[in-house]
Amino acid sequence: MKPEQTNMTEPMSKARLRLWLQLLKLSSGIEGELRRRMRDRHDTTLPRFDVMAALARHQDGLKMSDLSRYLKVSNGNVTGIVDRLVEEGLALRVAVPGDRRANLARLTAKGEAAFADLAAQHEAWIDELLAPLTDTDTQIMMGLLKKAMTQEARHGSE
Amino acid sequence: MKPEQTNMTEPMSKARLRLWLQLLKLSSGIEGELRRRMRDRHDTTLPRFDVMAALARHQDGLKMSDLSRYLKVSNGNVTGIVDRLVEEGLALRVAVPGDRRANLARLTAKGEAAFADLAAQHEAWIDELLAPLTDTDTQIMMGLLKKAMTQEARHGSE
DNA sequence: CGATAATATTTCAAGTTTGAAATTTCAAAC
DNA sequence: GTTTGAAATTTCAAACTTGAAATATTATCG
Repeated sequence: MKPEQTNMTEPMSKARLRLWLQLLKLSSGIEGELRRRMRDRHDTTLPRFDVMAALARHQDGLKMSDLSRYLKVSNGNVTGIVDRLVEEGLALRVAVPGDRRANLARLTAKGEAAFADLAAQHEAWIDELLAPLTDTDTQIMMGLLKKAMTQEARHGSE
Repeated sequence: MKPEQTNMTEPMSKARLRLWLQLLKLSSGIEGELRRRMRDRHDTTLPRFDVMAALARHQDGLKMSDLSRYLKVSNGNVTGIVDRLVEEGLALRVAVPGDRRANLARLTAKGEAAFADLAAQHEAWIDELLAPLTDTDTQIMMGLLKKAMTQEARHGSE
């Protein structure tokens, strides 16, 4: 009378679905909270922060296409966000010597200073929002996320 | 010379930050894949699906404000999405007898049929995308997500 | 060299999202 | 009963996002 593997197939997909909904709930919850704090306390947005973080990690600049690939967003998207960062004096576009099609996006000094502030805050917020997780929890979850990603990756890169 | 608790504080916040980035990577990866499939294979979008799922679960209809609260998106947002569902004949607005301000959003018969298709596909896609996780993995991760959420919830509801 | 293909980026239309302001209607207190 | 405030929804501007089309430049090949 015990359920065999054939009977486990359907419930398993239900369990995965519930897991996905829970995963989405947490990540969009945290994202929403981050967005709110970025706006209310620093008058900026999460997408701007993401672009600045990418540029901060590549001090010599990133081509628009690299930025797009790195952040996994569309080309047209980064164009708009970099436009706004440039307007605010936080980033600038630099011509690439050998190639007149391309240009590098870079942070200005003002941009680097602004990012340093934001990054410290951001890390503290995440620490606060994930506070219920112990060191061990964090490690276990990291492992499971990476395991889950082995399937995901197959789609992103092929 | 062994590091004590005071020395663990900083590394812990770094570990949580890495966890957050990984979590975001998985959820936005899956979201992107779902969006792509919704568009390419069913000519629809994820937000439309989310609204339809909410309406399918409440056959007697949902007030716009309830829909907004349920999906955790802004009021103006659901207005636009329901508008488009109505244009496509998948949903309709019904007046509320006692209150001329409010109206219920409901799925049409066509909307219910379309959703039944989509929902089955959606569950199968999630099952595929999270396939690397075993039953045990799924249960452990669900527990950790709920644990993490205990902090999140405090912000969403107060 | 000249045509053709591949790259790098921007532009564009459509849709999504937010938060704030405007509208309409209901409830309640005076 | 009229005003005042609360509630439900829509409208609006701004930003974000995508995917496709347009532009400009570089590389390849015959």
